[in-house]
Amino acid sequence: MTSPVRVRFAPSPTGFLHVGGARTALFNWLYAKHTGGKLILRIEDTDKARNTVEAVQVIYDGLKWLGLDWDEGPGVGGDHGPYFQSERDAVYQRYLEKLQAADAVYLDDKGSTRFKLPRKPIVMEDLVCGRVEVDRSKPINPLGDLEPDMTIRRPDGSWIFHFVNVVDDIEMGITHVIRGEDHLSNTPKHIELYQALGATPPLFAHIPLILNRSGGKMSKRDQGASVQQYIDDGYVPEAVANYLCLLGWSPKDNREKIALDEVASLFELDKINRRNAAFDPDKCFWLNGQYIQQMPLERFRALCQPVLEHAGLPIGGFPNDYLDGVLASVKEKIKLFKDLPAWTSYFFTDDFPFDEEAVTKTLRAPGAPERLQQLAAHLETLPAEGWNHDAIEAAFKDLAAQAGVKTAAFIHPARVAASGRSVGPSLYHLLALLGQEKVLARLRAAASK
RNA sequence: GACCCUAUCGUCCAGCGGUUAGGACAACGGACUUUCAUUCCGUGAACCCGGGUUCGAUUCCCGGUAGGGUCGCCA
Repeated sequence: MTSPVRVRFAPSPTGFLHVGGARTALFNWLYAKHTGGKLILRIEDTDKARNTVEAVQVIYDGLKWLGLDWDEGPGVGGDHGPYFQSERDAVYQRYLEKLQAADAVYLDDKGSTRFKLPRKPIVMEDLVCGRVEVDRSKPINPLGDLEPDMTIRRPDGSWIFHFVNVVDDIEMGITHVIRGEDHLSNTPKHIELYQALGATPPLFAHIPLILNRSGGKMSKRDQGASVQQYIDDGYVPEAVANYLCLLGWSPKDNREKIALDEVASLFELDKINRRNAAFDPDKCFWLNGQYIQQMPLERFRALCQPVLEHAGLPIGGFPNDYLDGVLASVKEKIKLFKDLPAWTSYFFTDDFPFDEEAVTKTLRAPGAPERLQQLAAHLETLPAEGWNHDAIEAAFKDLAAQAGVKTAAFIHPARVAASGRSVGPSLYHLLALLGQEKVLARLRAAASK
């Protein structure tokens, strides 16, 4: 009697997509993929004060960037809409009437609507946490007071999360609720609401929280907390998604890098860890580097192009071969795409910055200008059609041998002269790519800088 | 405070009623290298404590402790 799996991600538009939320979305997505079920995106915008179109866009952007698509919800529609809680008032009204008919709610002295919490033990079979029993008939303080009844509607008519969340999960036919463990303690109350509404509760899977490096709950301020930060820093989306999978889940064969498709095929809710995991920015960064190194050049180019264009570099004015040559030369070096313009601008413009320290330490070193002149004169003798890596390397070595110095004595000033930096791709590759004419001009310009 | 969840290197993830407790990140040392990065090799680093069960517990049970969560007219 298994009905098709329907899971949902139900964020509140706060203008911020938290990695914890992103991982919740990811786990829901993985489970939908694993079971061939559907993922529903529902926007929980009952708090009018902070509900803006920009705030909702942040959610779409973050999910899409991570490669997480949804089967029903904003932008794609579906049979269970609308998918914004702010547009579902009539639905909530109808369900409220059900509770009223059952005499399960009352108005308090402030005009709030409250749900009469049944004071009885509740047993939950959580797919991650196992059997959890909560006895709500026990007092919560030394005075012997029971927990107050749950407010479900404010005097101004707006709805409270617990109620609309349950109603929507019923209406949308949600079969599995996969959410953060911070909701585990709320779940008994939700179950009582389901029962009062005559609905069968879905299955629950409460996934562990993501902690910061100090062991506390990740907050907005913690490093790595915002998905937007990864986008801005130029992380590889599949690397971040991969890293998030590793927090609380494992392929159990010691692999770290694993494609999302394969995770989906292996993903089982009862294999999710129960313990909270601290977020490790270093490991996420390392994994990102692994992805860059191992990805095909086509993917690298696709990720690089918008960054270079955004930086105002005229990459469109260069042949594809040239662009690919440049990108290939830095592919093993770049760790974050935000660093890309600094690593490659000199390939696309003559108006590139010079690193001050490199200038003073290398370009202005005793003898450096003379060597640059010598080098220019020597490289000038290479025939234009012989301008390639091996010929350039041979030229450097010949010159160094003649001068009786180490090749490095020419290499370092040449690098700074040609690129403005002391770090970069293999120098001979760099010069070969740049072309003889530009190289000679830059060596000579730098000699008199 | 009450209730709930959790407990293996600093961190993440394995593991097991008998193991030299494994891998990864980070750290440290070395090799390679024209820079940077990569790569390679190596080193240090863990079963929270106390009871029980058992021939034997890191592993199972109970208690403690610690951490996290919930107890909102936030979601």
